[in-house]
Amino acid sequence: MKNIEIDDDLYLHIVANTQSIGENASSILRRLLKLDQKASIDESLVQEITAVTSPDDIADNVMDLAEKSEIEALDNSTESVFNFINKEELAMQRGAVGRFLLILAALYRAHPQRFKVVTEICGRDRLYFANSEAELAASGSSTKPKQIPESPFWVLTNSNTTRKKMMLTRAATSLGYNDADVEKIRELL
Amino acid sequence: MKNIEIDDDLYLHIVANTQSIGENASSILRRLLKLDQKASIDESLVQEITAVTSPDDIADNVMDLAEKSEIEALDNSTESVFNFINKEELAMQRGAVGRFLLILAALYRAHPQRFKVVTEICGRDRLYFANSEAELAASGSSTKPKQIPESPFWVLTNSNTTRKKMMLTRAATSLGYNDADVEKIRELL
DNA sequence: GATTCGATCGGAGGGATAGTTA
DNA sequence: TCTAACTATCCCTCCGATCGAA
Repeated sequence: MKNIEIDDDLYLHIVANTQSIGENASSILRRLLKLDQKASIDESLVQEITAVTSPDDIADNVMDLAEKSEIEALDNSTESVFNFINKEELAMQRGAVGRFLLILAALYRAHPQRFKVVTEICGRDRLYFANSEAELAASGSSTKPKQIPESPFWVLTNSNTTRKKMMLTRAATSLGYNDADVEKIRELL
Repeated sequence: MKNIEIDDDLYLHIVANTQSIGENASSILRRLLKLDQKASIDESLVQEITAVTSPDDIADNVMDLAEKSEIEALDNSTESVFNFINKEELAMQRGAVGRFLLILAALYRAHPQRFKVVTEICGRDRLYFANSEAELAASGSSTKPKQIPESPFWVLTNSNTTRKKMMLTRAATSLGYNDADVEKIRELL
């Protein structure tokens, strides 16, 4: 084990990509860096708990668990997008933009609390997701911002279908979907 | 700044990607994770989002859905076209053309055998309804014929909304609806 | 002159692709 | 310089109000 020092925003980015309670930094980083996972999630959890020695550590751990449980209770994290997708409605959309918004709305409804991580997804200079029309409009020209239905988030809409699929892929991945599910989501568009 | 603990092999992976003497972990990670080198998260903004998405909002949404189902159930208890109108689907159409076609489709489904009477409805020289695209196209220029969904009939589409309402009025009247119901149908557009 | 009807054309939306930047 | 990634212009399609024609 090594200790490294990183900026706060990087730290938050890593935390935002946690996929299971108690997942450690190495596991998250391996996934983000697309490296092979060394051990299964369960094992890493066991190791982490086993490693706890001092009373302080125990306290920290309890705090962490309490915090995460709370987050999980607020977030509908047992739900998956697929419960919120209405295929009829999707099929009825005239263009890719309509389907795009519907899929994002479903993702939001399935993960209202964690959805904010998508805010980190962006292009070279344009923002892809934001909390207001103005933010997106300001990040480029003719970005065509649209509100994600029934949510406080906005998305950029001026892109080709390939890029819209990419945005979906990135959003679903950030929200913890595995490759198979991400593929299913991407196919909806 | 935060300290995180990572596995030795991950540490080596990061070190191996150093691109300049003295480059720190954050810089290397940003590059590997394809993040902007200057990226930062506005934490106050994040808190604001979290506050907006309360469980109450979710409850409200559930209520709305329940209400809509009930309304739909009441509508379906009436006889005729109104049995075949899906308000959700109607509301979802982008323009008047979509609603126009949906209403006509409902009329057709309610009266498949008598529907052919609408064929007599026409303008000075353009046909308004016909059994083929060609007939409509031949009766004028840029008539923009569209097939009435799930039916063998076609309708002219190049007209203003006022005229589309008129066509509906005439069609419903021909099919025997009384003034009150005709008015309801016309209001759907 | 008043009214109805037709279809042109301006406007909005969508998204492929040419052009730009890192 | 060369390439890969990203941007946003611009073309296309759809819509329907408006205004000229009958």
